[in-house]
Amino acid sequence: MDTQNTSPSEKSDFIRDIVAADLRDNHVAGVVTRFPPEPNGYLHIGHAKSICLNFGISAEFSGRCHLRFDDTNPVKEEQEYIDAIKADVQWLGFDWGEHLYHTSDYFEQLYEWAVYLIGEGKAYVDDLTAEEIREYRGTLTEPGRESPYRTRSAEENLDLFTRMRAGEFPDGSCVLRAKIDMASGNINFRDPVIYRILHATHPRTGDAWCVYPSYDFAHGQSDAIEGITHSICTLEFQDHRPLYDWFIENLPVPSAPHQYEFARLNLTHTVLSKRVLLKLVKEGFVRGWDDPRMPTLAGIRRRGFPAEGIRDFAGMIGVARADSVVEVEMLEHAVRGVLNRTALRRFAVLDPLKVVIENYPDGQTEEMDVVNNPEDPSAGTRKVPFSRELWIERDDFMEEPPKKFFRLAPGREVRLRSAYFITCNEVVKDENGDVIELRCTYDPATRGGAAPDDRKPKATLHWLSADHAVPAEVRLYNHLFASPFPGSDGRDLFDDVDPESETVLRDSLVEKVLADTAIGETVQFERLGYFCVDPDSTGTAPVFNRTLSLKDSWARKRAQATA
RNA sequence: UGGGGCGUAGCCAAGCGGCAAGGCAGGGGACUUUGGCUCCUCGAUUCGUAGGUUCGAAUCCUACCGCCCCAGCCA
Repeated sequence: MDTQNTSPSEKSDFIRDIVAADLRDNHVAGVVTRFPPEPNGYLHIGHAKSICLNFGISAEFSGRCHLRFDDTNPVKEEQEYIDAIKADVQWLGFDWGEHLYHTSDYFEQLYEWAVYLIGEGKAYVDDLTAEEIREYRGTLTEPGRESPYRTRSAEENLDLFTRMRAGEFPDGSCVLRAKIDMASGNINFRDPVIYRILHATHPRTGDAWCVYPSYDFAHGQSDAIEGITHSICTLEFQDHRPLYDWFIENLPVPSAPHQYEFARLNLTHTVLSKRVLLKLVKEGFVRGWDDPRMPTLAGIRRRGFPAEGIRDFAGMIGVARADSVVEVEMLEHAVRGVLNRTALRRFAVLDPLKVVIENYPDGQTEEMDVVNNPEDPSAGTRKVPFSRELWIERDDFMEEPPKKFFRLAPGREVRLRSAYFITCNEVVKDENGDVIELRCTYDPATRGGAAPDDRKPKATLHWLSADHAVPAEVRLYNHLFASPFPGSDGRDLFDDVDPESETVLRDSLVEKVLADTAIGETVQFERLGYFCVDPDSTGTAPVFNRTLSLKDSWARKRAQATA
């Protein structure tokens, strides 16, 4: 067949197949999707999957994607969330253009459609209490019973509904219900509540309304108003699809959108539940919604994950209908892939150990040329000062090295990256027997890191000149939950929060250029990992968050040996 | 015991009656001035189970098993 427009990067999944078929068969003139967040919390990586799906499809099929705030419940929704959600979608790299909407934009139309339903004898005002409605609804295995108010006349219902809107009744005194089928196996059909009284101030409409439509009565109709062709949502709404269709069929809506469901994202070592995330924030388990350990887009961003990595991840995991839990390693792989290509390399010593080069002239300083990114020659080089007294990583020295330890040890020669080979001659200890300094010699012939005789040290270390290094705070992050499945096996979810998920290092040292690096930029500390400049940084005291460590086969070997 | 879904490698996921893609994780190796990157290489005689249809089944049929969702005036 024609392979010209079939690039290997082209995504395919059951939803894209449906869209392509609908376009091909002229079921739709163009594709219109929407991302419909409720502004009652921050967006997380699970939402990113949906955003990439909806905006991705519209882009791939030359359609459009709307951003619509599903703001039908003023008691939970806040402007703060609306603003944060917009910022997050933009950061992820998507643009809704002119198509920013709110369900609240349609309150008047929705109200009119409710009145229409009443006129058709398909909706009624029910005076049953919430408790009674639940009892009348029946159970999963037993049919429900009809409310005694179900047979009110259209006139009476209209009068009552009008007065509900006018504010004559207190919260909870009555609701408007669609009249469908109290015996349906699908509980959503047992006369669903479509309007409830809520004397609450809405972030956008203020106090203009005291009756608000339910999700079921608002979502499909809003889709119809906007001309959405493919309304994509998660699996738990499958049972609602018949109801979604029922409203589309029974109301004079301007278009007939269709709903399709896919499996929401689950990730190991974290939790993607707005309720739980809210509690983590409110109860101080984390620094806030943007804590680098949070799976929120705000947290991920502060952590230093690039938006491109999130998008790559979304493409990698696919879209299907089977419940699944993706291993967080897949996300990390996508993020490392982007960072490896783009992050500038820098030197930083997290846990410093002093090295004195005994045969290096006291007071002398050399500017060594160091490559900024071996994956990207255009990133160029920089000068890093070298002198007699240096800092190296404490982990890079062992007085009694085991077999597979390649780094510095007494009598051993290693390379200091882009500088010289050095050999350790003497280990200086304090009164406790702790190593506090290494006395070494360097080989002047190895300047730049290469030996004329072509000898190859087994290890290359990063380093910093003692006189030139600048102090920094470094915050090491691990998964928020040590368990891959937080709260599983009956444990309390919050007991699974790993107290060591954040470790703050206050004695770290970094290259001088890092003090001037912009907040939010992610760099690679050579041999250690990727680190992002935290907003807590000040001009004199930079703060770095560890985005991700580098893959570390030495650490793995060491762990295997221990195990 | 109602209704709606889902079961392909440790994880994600293609596959749509013609002889099991790809990615992640893991093992082995090459390369290496990051124990990084990159590159090779290893994995399902088998697709929840059992029958059946067929020359041929992960794909069709039947039954069974397992898991998820639904009883908000949340979305």
